[in-house]
Amino acid sequence: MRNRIASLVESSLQAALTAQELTTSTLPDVIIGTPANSEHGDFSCNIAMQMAKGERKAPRQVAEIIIRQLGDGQGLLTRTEIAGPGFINFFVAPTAWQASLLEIESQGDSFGRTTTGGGKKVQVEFVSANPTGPLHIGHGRGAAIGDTLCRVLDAAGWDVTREFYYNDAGAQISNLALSVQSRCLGIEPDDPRWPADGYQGDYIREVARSYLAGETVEASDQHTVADGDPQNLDAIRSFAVAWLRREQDLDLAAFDVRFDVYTLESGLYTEGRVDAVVRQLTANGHTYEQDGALWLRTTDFGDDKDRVMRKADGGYTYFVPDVAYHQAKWERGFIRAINEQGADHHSTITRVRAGLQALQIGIPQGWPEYVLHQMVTVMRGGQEVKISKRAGSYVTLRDLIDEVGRDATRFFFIMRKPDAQLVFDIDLAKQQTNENPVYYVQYAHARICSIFENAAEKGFLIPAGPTPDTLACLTTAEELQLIKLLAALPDTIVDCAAHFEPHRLTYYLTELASCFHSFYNKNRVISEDHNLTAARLYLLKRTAQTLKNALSILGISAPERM
RNA sequence: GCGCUUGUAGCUCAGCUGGAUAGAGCAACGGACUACGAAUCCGUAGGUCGGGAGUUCGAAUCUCUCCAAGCGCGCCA
Repeated sequence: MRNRIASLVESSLQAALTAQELTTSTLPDVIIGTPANSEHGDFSCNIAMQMAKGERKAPRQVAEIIIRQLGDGQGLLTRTEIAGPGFINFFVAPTAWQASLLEIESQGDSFGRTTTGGGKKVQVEFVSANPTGPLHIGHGRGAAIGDTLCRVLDAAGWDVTREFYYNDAGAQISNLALSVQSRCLGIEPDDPRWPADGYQGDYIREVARSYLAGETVEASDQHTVADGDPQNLDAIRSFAVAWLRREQDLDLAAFDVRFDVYTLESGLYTEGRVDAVVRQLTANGHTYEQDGALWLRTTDFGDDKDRVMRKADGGYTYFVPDVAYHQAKWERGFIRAINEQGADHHSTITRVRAGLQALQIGIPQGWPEYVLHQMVTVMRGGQEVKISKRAGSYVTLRDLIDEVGRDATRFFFIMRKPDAQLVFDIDLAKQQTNENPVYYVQYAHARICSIFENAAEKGFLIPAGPTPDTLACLTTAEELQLIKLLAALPDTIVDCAAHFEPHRLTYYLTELASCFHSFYNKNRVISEDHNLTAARLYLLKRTAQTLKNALSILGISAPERM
């Protein structure tokens, strides 16, 4: 509906230009807003105020010209008005709103989807946890935001590739291997032979036991058999990585999060991509040697200091394979790439982008894009639960899902914008009460389904493609408000995708559920008036469908009973 | 010290690329079920949008500055 209003204004502007009532050569973008106050109509437009200066006319005068050219928009509008300093307010005809229900019906499960993205390729990298331990709550937030973002982008018409990057080649992996080896040899963390900064979690003991037992591990795209020899560090390393990848895969599966592509850092070395990056950067003259190390002049690209690429010991720092990885992404044809990460990795952004710029292969400055989420604190019984991986005190994603359920966990992780810190109150998430927004929304869906059962018992059918005569029964303020909200789902999804802010969808759902509950409490659905009953059943069918479609984009179920 | 993020009602948070009288949930108070699910609804009360300055027709939103919190600032990832 918003788009239809926008194109009405655009053609009106064109007509006014042709008639030489307006003279500007550069038209501003037409922005259609929704007034906070319903007395100001269904939609509003501020373009007259924006154009006033260029036209050397009063805003209201410009608005008058636009409105005159607009007419009633082929019957879409009952009224337009000029208000305040120069707003144009649009009042959409009830018949147009009622008819929008038919579109929702015909689109079915795909209602909410649009072709805004034009089928263009976008790659979203998220989670990308090191395979050195199980996924914790912070990864959970990243998984929920990243996965929902993918679903939202997909619904907005993008061709989405979901990707997980494994840092399986650095110092932390060596550390992991040494920790497992120590456990294999029966060395305890308080033993002087225990590796410095070794991983102390209980799961390390499990990996060691499994390795010594010669077990086989199936991870997403490889299977690894334990060698069983505690002296074979290489074998331990690859086994431990495979073992933890399998754990992470299971955690993600329990969360209903899936990936299309897994990229391993080690592969970038074996394919020679890392060396190639170093050669290219050196050939481009952006590097220098100092203190036995090779540096990249990232300060030429906005960094606050230069960064080491090759350490004095000959190894590369992590950001070199990162640059190689992103070069590969670029070469795979992703004009857009989005990285969802914890904000604690913020400093890598400038570095990676600088490295990509220094390659001089035509990558835009702002590529890739980033979504950073802030920290999560976990509350239980009014107390903060501390997370420490090395000490092994730990709230894993798996524990959380097992305890509060997948639906509530996903909802809680995405109901705040990524920029804001999140307090995850386990007690609240577990509560099946009105304080819990997940149940509020799901209850609306279940309640509607219950009405349908009741209607069926009384012999009422939900009509398909009802006549305008039937739809014309839907005239109360609550009914029209509900219809308007239903029609807003596609716009909401487009906005979520444009701003990388899936939390907007949770607010939309809460508002939609609230609107339904208000309607329900004021109006009887099943009544003596058969035509009205049919119309209202039809409205609720579209409401249930919209709730379900939106919930499904969040990866949350729409139960028929609860 | 520098960088990024955040600061809105007692609490937790929205506020749609600058728009009209700043919203919701919880908590508080008062109401609504012998008819479709009360896990619901209706009403009341509650705010110097962290402080200050600036930009313009118009600022919670943009700029600057100060204050406070979180996270970074490694030849770790």
